Amino acid sequence: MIARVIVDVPTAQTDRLFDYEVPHEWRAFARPGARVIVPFGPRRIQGFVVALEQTSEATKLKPISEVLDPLPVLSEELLELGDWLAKTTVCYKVKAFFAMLPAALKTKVSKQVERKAALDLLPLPLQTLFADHDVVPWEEARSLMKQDLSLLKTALDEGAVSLVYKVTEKGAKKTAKLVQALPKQVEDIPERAKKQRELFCYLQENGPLLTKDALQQSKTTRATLKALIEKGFAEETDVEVYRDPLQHEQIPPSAPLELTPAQAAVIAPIEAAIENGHHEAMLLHGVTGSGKTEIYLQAIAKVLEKGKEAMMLVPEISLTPQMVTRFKARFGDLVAIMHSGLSNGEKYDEWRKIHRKEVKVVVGARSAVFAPFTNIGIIIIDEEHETSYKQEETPRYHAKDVALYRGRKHEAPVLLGSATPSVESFARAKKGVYRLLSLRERIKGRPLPEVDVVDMREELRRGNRSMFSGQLLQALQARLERNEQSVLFLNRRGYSTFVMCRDCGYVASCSHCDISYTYHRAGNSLKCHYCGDEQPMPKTCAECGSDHIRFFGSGTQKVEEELARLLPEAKVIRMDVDTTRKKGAHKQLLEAFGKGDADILLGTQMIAKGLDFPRITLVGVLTADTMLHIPDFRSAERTFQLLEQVAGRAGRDQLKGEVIIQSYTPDHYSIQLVKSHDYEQFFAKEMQLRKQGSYPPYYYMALLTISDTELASTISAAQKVARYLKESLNEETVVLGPVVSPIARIKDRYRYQCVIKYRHEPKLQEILDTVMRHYLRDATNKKLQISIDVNPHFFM
DNA sequence: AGCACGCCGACT
DNA sequence: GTCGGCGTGCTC
Repeated sequence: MIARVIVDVPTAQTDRLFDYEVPHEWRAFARPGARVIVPFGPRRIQGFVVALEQTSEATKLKPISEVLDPLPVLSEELLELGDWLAKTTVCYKVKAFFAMLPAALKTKVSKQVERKAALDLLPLPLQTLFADHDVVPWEEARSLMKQDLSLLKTALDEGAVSLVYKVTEKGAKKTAKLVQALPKQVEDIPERAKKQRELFCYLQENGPLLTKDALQQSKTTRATLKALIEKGFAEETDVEVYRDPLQHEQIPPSAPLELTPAQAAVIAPIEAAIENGHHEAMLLHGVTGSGKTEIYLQAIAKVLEKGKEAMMLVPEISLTPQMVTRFKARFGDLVAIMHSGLSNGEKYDEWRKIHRKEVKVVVGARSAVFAPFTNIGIIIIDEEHETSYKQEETPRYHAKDVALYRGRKHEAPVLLGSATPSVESFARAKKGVYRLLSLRERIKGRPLPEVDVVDMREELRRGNRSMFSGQLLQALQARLERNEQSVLFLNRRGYSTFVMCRDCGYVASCSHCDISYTYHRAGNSLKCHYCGDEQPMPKTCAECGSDHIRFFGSGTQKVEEELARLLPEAKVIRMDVDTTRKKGAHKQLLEAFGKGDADILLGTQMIAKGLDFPRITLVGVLTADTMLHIPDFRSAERTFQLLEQVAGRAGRDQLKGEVIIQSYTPDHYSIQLVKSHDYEQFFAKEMQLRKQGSYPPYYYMALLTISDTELASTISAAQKVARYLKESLNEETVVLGPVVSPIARIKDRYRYQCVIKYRHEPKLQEILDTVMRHYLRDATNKKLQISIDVNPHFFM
């Protein structure tokens, strides 16, 4: 039997199958989708079996060393999906495979030296090396022996020592002690050992228990149990337990809510598709607060009724405790949760619950789209316009594409939901590629909040130099008086953005990346957000020596300070990357706000989504236009979406909501149309501009970024790539560039880019694949890197 | 990615 | 003469 293996060596040359013989002892387990350890050249590495064959073209075959999984970690469907991912996103297959699995399944193979001969037969330096251990890490052996490396070599040749490769599985399974009574008579325990007798009886009555529970419940200690075990009346075993991120929560179950007529109309075609088991892509366009989540919950209930599995994707940022609680309340233990807040071990546990078919529903961020279900009945993507569904590292996939692929394979409906659909999705819905489902009104006839746009230029002219307009300040004051809550939104992070000299205009920037430093008040330092470099805040300007060097721009911390000055009686909770870094902080802050511990919630992006508190009646957006000036054809779309989402946080219950948007470009359509909450009109306007600029959805795009340590070689490589692309692509396809990247240098690497705009290019993947392989082989300088992003969402 | 093989400069 | 610099090419 021969196994065809993809090895864990992510390079162009090794991105192909390698054949191995399957030794007898592994025949039962070496199945497609199983991870294996194989010899590869002089070392041993991890790989994935993708197929089994009877014959091989290769002349000499080595045997597989080990099969790591009794049950393959990748199903046939996921193996195929991996192929498709590698092809469509132009990445190496191993990379695609690992992207579909929890990080814990990536093994580390470490090289070690093992002593074989008797210690006193070794040369002296080796005797000291092996004095305490029979096995030492290779690095240690080498550094200790570096004067006498030849000694180590001869020892290896003579077989006095040998090399071993130790495989470490990162996914340590968590175990707990389980205790149970053995079949014996309580009378046989000495009468004076009262505590032991009690414990024994307790164990007899309650069967096997986790030791820690048994001790706690029977109010005994380890000492008693130990004595009992030593006398042979009880037995302790190790069992595997799952880490349960929510184990201390008591979530009361919830029943389905009654649907409004609008909701019922929308769910009908979804249920029909579930019932008939046919694939269809649907776009649910429902305004904020129109009850989309209840539709998801009921559709999933229907899927479970049919005995199938459901996948629910939500943006990372909105995977809030509120959201998780709603799913746990409805489906209890049938739900697995997957998001970046979990530790690797926790993620692995959740993954295994799915793999072993112990759960039927997964709620998770982007990567949950690879959940190893085998009988999918629906895939739902909430807030489908969110940028977090696009992975910004290889494989650069979009969860929506993967969901549609899997939906087709499983003959299951794919439901995309949003109050502000992406322009691309809405265009497809209009064309009839997706079925469009609409919820135009909030439940219980609640109105959408009223939106005011304040012209900040006007404020400035009137002499108001603060970041709060008169109107916003007044509105905040009114909320304080009425004991209602407000949310303030700022699209920035940190204390301020950049540091500039007021005399000469010098901006402090990172010497490895062409990017300005960000001032961090904690530590009074400058930090580069790209390479992490940190410098003390300079006292004088590096250019002219002036001491008029200051930070500019306003971050959440600065707003908080000004708020404290203007409204000293207001209690403020600040939420940004700094205050939510700690595990569980996000949740705590939101709970505190929900309880009414604060009047104002101040934050960045992360508060825009899913926040649902009845007493919020005011939403203020301090600077609406920061996003608008990013050089990206989607910046208007993102601005509209963000403002509409933020606005949606106000007046979700009985109290009426108000939204105040501050802007320096108040007349821009992406800001104006939030006033009327008119998505359709925004869409029409945006489509017109996309058509003019030959942007998606009229054209597809691909982005190639070429980077190298030398400027000249970067440019020449980029030019070669561009020339090749122009030659091989269709005539109507546009190849832009090479031009310098918006971030010209990161970590001492110069960056140039080419953009491809095309309508029909069936050979694109093939051509991009050639670029990847050819130019990386051709590169005289091995440091050259080419990154390819098909359907890019960011052009940095 | 490692790791070995192989061909030219500064040392015992 | 040799040790070792890292350029080149291979891994079933």
